[in-house]
Amino acid sequence: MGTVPPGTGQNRWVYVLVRQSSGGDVLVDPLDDAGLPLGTTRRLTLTEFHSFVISLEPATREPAAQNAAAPRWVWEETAKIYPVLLAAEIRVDRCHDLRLCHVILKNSALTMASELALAAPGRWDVASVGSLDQTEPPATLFDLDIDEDDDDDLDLNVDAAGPGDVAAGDSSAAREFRRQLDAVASAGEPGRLRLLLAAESAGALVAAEMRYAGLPWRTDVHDLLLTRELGPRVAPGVRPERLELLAQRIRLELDDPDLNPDSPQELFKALQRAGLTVTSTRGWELKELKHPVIEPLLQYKKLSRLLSANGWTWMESWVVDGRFHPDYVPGGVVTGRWATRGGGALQLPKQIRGAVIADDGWKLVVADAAQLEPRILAALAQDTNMATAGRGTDLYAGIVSSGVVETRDHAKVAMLGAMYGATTGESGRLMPRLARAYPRAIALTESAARAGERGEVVTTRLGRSSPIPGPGWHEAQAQAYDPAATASDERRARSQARDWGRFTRNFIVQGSAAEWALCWMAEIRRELTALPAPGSLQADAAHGALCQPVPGAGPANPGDTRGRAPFHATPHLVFFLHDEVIVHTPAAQAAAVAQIIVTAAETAGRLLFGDFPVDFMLKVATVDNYGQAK
DNA sequence: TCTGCATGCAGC
DNA sequence: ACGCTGCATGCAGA
Repeated sequence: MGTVPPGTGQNRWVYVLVRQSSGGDVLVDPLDDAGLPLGTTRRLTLTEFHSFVISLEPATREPAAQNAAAPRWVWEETAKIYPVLLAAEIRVDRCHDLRLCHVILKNSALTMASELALAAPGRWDVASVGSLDQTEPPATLFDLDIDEDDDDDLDLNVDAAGPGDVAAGDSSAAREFRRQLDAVASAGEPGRLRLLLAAESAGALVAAEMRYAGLPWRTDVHDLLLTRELGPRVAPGVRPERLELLAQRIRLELDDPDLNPDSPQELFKALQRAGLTVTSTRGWELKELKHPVIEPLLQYKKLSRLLSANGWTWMESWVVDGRFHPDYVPGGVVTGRWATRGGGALQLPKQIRGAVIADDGWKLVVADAAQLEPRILAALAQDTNMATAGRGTDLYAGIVSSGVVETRDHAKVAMLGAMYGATTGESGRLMPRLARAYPRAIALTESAARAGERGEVVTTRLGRSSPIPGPGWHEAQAQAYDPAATASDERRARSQARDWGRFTRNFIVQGSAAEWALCWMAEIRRELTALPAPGSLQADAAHGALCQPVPGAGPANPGDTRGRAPFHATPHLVFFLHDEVIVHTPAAQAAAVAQIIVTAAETAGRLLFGDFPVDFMLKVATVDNYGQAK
């Protein structure tokens, strides 16, 4: 359609707004750096839209346009649109996710005076429909016509104009985008929020790509692991052999032939009858007891958990064609961490990680940030002593060698206590020594806790703010000041205030760590994209080896990725877990990938904390299966 | 039978 | 009286 690549015309295409219209077409508006439309709104069919994306993305566009700047794609929700593009093997470098960014700006203390924050709740504040079910793609690109809202008269004109180019348009999405740009510009340090919004949006791209690619999962190995632990596979609802044997031993030891160990109530009563004084049937409580039933019971619990959480049923429902496709939810946790839906990707037990196996000729590069949160805290507080303790070494070991505490375990318990707000036990006892050695870091956690106790908002490094406690919280506080308040009113208010203080105390650390992780991943993703494809001339020259494409794993000629999502055949992210990533890569590129991951961690540290001298150390392992890492 | 809540445990 | 989660299961009430 004769598209002019960005940067080559009179006006610079900084952004391209992408909207859905009724009928499955796509409305596309080039925008300038202020978010204003640069020309006419184009109505494209899905096919035309694909060509349009290809023409603009550096990785896929014609050689003549290789050096032009790439635009940032602005759209309502990555989770809705990007899976559809990926299914058509289209990827984009950068985007601006209006919905995710709206949430950040609406709540951020840095933009609280902006028009966006002050506006009454509108359609950008209602919960999204969430991401699409990848197994059942929609019939059309867009299921919902988001632009037939109250304030979208102009779009109706666009629709009325028919096919082809239409009159220059505006839209609620364009106006929302400008509100967001204005809100950022009005902030004290707009650079932080700009980075946060870019990182959050990049994360949304990564999430969709990881779900699309999936984590390599060998069901045959998984089955082997399960069989080894539980006995041969059985039908759902049937107790596997090893579990049945353990259940019989438990019944014998408790002298209760009908006991169902899956019922906490029955089990609790049976334990009482056997003279065991327990308050619950929790594993950690049972562990303290001495009785012949304890060993088989704990074993039963462990195996029973494995069966129900990650047994054959899980395998059948979540592993498709050798890939586990969890549904990541960027921004799904208040602190900015990701959540997941389905498959329990956040809780993948160590027991079954051996089933995560690289394809033939490929490797998994597994990297996790060592002691991420304390390092984040050190940098947030500009605590050079704590940063020094972690320089070039395990931070907890560094605390020990600084003479603050005696053992690594003490250092760890004390640090976690500082970040979570522990006041009792070993952690509470160690706290004064930590506070003496690292006054700045501890003062920061304390002030965040005090702010929360007063009902105030705290803010992460890049500008994500904590929510305001709910009405019930404020009522409880007010009630405690009432002259008629009872002792129990006061106790309740104080307890809730402390709860909220522990939340805000943790929020700044967990939330800033999440921001670091987003920047880390965005950098990894960017650099992975820039790697030469295996089999290409550059790759052959660089590695001196011909890398054969994996059958069925991607395009027949991996060097030609034009128009295709390149991560079919090249290194790509396949897993993320708060402070850990896995990249699936052709073996020949594993070393380069590992280097990219390490460099990205340094870059992320600089993006958040500038020149403050804190190390973000990684544990990196290049392995065939995930179980070998750590 | 369905639904919501509590329990218990997996992860960081 | 230690932060943030997701999920399977049992159990009680509708």
